[in-house]
Amino acid sequence: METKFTNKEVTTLLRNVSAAHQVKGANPFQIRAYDVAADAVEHASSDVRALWESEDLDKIPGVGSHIANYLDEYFTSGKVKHFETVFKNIPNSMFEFLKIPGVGPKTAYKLAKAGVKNIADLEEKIKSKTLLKKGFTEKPLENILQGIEEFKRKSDRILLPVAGEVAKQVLEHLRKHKAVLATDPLGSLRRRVATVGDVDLSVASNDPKEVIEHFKKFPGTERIIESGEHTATISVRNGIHVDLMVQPPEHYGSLLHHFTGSKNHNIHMRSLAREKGYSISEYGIKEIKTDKVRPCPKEDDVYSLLGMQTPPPELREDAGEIEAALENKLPQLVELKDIKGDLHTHSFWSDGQNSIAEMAKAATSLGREYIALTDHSYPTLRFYQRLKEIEQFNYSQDSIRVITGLEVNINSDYTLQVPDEILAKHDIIFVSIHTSFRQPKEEMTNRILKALENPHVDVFAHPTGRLLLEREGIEADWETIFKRIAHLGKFLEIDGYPNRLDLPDNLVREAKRFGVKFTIDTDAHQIQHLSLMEYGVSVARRGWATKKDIINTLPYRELKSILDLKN
DNA sequence: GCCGTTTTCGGCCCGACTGTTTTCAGTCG
Repeated sequence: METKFTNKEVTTLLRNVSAAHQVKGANPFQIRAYDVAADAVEHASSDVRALWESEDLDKIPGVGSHIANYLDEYFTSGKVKHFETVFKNIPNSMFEFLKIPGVGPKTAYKLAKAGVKNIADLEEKIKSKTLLKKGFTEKPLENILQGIEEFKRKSDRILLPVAGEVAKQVLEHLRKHKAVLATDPLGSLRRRVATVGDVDLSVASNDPKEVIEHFKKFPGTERIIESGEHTATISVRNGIHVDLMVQPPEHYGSLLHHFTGSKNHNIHMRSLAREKGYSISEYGIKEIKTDKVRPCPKEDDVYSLLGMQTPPPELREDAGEIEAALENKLPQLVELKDIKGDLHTHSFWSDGQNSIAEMAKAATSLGREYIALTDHSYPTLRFYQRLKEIEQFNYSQDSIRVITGLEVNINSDYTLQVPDEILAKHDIIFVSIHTSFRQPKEEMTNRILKALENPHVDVFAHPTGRLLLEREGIEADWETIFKRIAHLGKFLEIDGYPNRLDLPDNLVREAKRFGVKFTIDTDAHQIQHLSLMEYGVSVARRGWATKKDIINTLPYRELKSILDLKN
């Protein structure tokens, strides 16, 4: 079988090894080592196969000499002898069952051993009660059936604004109850991850029982997944899970910290606490010697007890933020209020829905000092007439400056969509990939490099071309591209449109290391989209970007000089 | 199996909920 050796495949391989070890009752720490390695590969910002080629596998934290050797064998021959030994006597179907929420290795193994072939077969065998005779009991089987429904229905993750909307509705419901003293969205939503799995919410209250009961009565509840003294999970539309945790106000800071995560951030924090003689949980910080618990009403209390700064939630991925916080060296991240203008927008001159004047006025009301209209450079566009309209609009008012721009396709044959003399008439040129997304890596890289060499080009827009939940991004040699962009003094875009969020946060951080500067834009196609700027800012923050890394935080006068604008 | 101001051994984050069980295993985050 042809295999592509993607990060996803390696992740699955490592998770399967972990699961097999669990079934065979291996050392729990060995099991965790494989899980940690799988997590690391899954979240790696570079292609694992490329790291292998440059002999950098052991630079992935959590991948040590053993796993690196196994992966070397895997990339060389397509299989790993040791893993095959581990998988011995384990039916293959077990690994399919792991995809069902609520089914872990032990249950999956038991099902496979009972002769269940696949998920469809499992569904049939539960419904026909065949499995009841094979050592399974009724309630767990019912839960597995629910899990199968969820597996079939649920797209893995949802876009950040969709999660935000669900959270908003549930928070409004929660706030109606007088026992709710405070309530916040946490988890990946608070960390502003591009896509969110479950919606996590917290409540401070002295009456958790009442709050949990009230939560379960949220009008959109489709199913109650679980319900305990301090926590509950409901399922709402589209199978989206909403998790609630309740703590009294004196522990609320600990709860915020615990439930914001990420998992790896928490694990690192707890190891750190342990070294200093403390144990962290959602109830506070316990001094191990004395068993004395120090409550943390505010989140800052958790961090200050360990002698560190509070990292902004966007940074809590255990990617160096804890070390930085300990040294008091956290970056001052860019904020929405720093943004002075929007440089990537569309009007109905191309595929937008509003006029240039409407877009400009809407931008003015959001407090923008300038806006670039960067319509697609369709060859049929009446470029000069459009330029004239912009010029006239600028003369007609002085509340906002409209910058003339174009978004120009980089063709698959490395040429640009329109000739240089048209580009020259515009103040800002964005280039982007809109066709042939699957060119081989080297061709794609050269295609981009060639476009960047054009002296009229200023910004490389939504660089990876990914569409979240729909389409993977292009494959390119990002390090080479980042170096070139920095050298040319050009810019990368962070596109804030919710299903793009492109450049992705991990690549923002990498590009920044090479000295690249960015624009954060909305890519608005109608006036309502102009307020999507906050999502682009979130991506920049997750990429450790500060105000000075972002050129559209500059007032128009300064932007004009670095972009060499005409007026 | 990983890792190192406890560095090549000896540790490794912490707790909730479910089901079924009088003390725990499995799963999840």
